[in-house]
Amino acid sequence: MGLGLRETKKLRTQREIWEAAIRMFVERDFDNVSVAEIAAAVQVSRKTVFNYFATKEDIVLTPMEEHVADSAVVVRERAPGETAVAALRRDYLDRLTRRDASVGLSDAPHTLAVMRLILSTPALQVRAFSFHERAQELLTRELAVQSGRDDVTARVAAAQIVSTRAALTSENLRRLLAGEPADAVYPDAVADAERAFDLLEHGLGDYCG
Amino acid sequence: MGLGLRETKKLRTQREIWEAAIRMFVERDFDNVSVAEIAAAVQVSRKTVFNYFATKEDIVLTPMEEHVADSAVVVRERAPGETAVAALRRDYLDRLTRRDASVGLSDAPHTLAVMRLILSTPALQVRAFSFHERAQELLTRELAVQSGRDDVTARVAAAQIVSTRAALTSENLRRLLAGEPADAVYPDAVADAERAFDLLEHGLGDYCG
DNA sequence: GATGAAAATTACACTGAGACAAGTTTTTAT
DNA sequence: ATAAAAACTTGTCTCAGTGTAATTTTCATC
Repeated sequence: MGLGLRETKKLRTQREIWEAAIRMFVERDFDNVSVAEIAAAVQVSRKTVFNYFATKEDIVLTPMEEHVADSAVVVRERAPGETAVAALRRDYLDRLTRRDASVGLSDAPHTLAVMRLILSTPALQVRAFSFHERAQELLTRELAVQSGRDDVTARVAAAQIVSTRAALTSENLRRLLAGEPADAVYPDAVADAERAFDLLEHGLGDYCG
Repeated sequence: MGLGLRETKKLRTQREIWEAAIRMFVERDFDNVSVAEIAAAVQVSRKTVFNYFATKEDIVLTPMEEHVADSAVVVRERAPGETAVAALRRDYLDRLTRRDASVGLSDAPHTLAVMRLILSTPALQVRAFSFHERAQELLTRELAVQSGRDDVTARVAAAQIVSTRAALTSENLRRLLAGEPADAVYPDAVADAERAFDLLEHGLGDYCG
């Protein structure tokens, strides 16, 4: 059953709003573009924009919603015998080789521009945090189920995992935005990731800070 | 050199704004109190409120600014021979015995009301995240200096530490807000903290999730 | 203790986000 | 063809936050 005309149009309108908004944000900065201007650019009323996106920030961040569950899924669908951390390490390294944007290693100009946009806009950064929170929540549930352990420990483990990933990704992004090409960052990113996941698996005990 | 009359008055005004605002927020919810009302309650112009606090959220959160550096200070001032993680564990357990609000274990009504206020207001929660970010940044610098290791590893370690603390604190708060007295939560909080810091020190390798 | 500079406060006007209500157009099902 | 449902529009309202110019308060100096 194909989508009706109504559904098709809705998707197209949402996409048009999104594309115009991103283009304008990248050109002129998030704070210098009003929702009214976006609406005008797409020949739509201001209210319609808010029908599709709950807030102005969501225009940028909604498309990333779909990746919130990624870590939890990797843990759930790992091969039998593989530990949760091993699965997450494998997945992270896999994304690095693929130069995936989710680990901050895509230097496609458009992706990079959006990343720069997010990092340079406090309102967007703050919103991006809540993704981590929700990712952590999903991972916590998954770990609690799988390990049979208490929830608090699962929560702590999930927090450590999510924050580790975030720290690695943010470092990769930092270098990409400083102008280094993804292929140049890759080797260090791999080494950093290996070290970080080692810390996760074996603890900070050896880290004689 | 005592503060001049000018400084004194500024501090008093700021405190008056803060007290009135918190009282009104606790009574009627953050979103149901406008800055105009706060200003009126303190017999001050709306603009003056914004002179003292950059945003409405900052009225609630600015007083917590002073604790951002706590973790970094604990690491810096630890006894020679003590590892960074050991110092942080000691400090955390110490705060638990003191029923400190910073680890979510104060059941003083006013403190609890403010905590509830923050947790029940998305705008405030999101803002509280940025404290973690800054705490992590300070801790990263401290660890990098102390360990002589690369910055990325320090950053990952700091991320794991800060997120662990946050997870523990948030669990304690959850139970307090559910009505349990601090003394009842304390034993579990200690056990949770010991386990969490064990994970930090020895890794998730044993955590067979 | 008057006076002028500096700092704090105010009044006022403005932009922009987001919510809400009531009416209008477009789509879909019959 | 038509009626109900969904999407869109128009207009209005509140409130956060900014900028500026005018006014008041504090402080230092004579």
